[in-house]
Amino acid sequence: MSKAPPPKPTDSELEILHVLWQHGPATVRAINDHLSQRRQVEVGYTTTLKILQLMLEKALVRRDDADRSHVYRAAVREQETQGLLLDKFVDATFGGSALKLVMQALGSRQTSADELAQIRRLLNDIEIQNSTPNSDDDDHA
Amino acid sequence: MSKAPPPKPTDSELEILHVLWQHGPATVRAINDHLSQRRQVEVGYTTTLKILQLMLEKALVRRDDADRSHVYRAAVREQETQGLLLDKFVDATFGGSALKLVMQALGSRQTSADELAQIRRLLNDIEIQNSTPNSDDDDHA
DNA sequence: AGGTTACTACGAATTATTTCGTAGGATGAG
DNA sequence: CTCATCCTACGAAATAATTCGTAGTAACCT
Repeated sequence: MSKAPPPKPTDSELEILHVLWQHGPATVRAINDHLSQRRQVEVGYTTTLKILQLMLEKALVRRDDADRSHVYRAAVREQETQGLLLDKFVDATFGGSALKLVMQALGSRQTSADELAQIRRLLNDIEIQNSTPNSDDDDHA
Repeated sequence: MSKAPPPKPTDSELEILHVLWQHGPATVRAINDHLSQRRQVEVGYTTTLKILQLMLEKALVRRDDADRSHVYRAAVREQETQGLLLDKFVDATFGGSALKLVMQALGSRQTSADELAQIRRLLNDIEIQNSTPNSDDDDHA
């Protein structure tokens, strides 16, 4: 009972995670600079600091406070976090139907031939896995 | 400047919209019953009422108050609303890349052969449209 | 040393969302 | 008519997220 899975990040927290995922460990100053660039309005330094402190409590980030300027790094993986958020979103918005989500995403949006090709490749992979359900999660013959 | 587009619904509001989209216009009582069924914990009647009143102000629903029990109906379309939410979600979570979203949705999830087939059909349609870029924005005479 | 700058911690205001209690009025049964 | 029931409106508490100001302290520069 000691392991609590890291909770769903909020929008601001997710924005910070994106910075950390892209650029690796960084100080508050560096993170704040990145955020301010991406936005119309500058973010207050202490705002970023505060959110990072809350993220630390939630175990969304870790920090190295050996130096005076603490260095933060993501404690959750990008794909896992996105998967978690996606699950919630699919439930809330599409009643749990990932198919509807995909149809909507592809249907109401400009998708390039290259992207379509990537998706086709993925579909092929999935169908191969579906038709040969062996040797991947169970060991026996 | 009189038309404000309807704002992004919150989670609770979305839940109510789902009920209205599925069952059509309904009284507060009926909506509340549906919500209470779908949940572990019952929803207070006045909670549902309050949210509907806020949704009315936001123009997410309309109501017919001819009878004593007012009848509410969705004022936003399901697909449009889902598209709006999807856009925000893709931006916030996948940095704007719908491709990443689709890959994640299909990759980390059990998808049936039937669903895969539907997606393939959609891909075909999209490619046809991409290769014949005529007669789609100019239609009737 | 003295003064400026940089950084962390923390309290607090603000806003949004969700929840429910209570009041007041209409409806309907006896 | 009278009482119980159902409805709407509204106020307000509880929680969460975001924002920033201020205080204290360490580092740095003449």
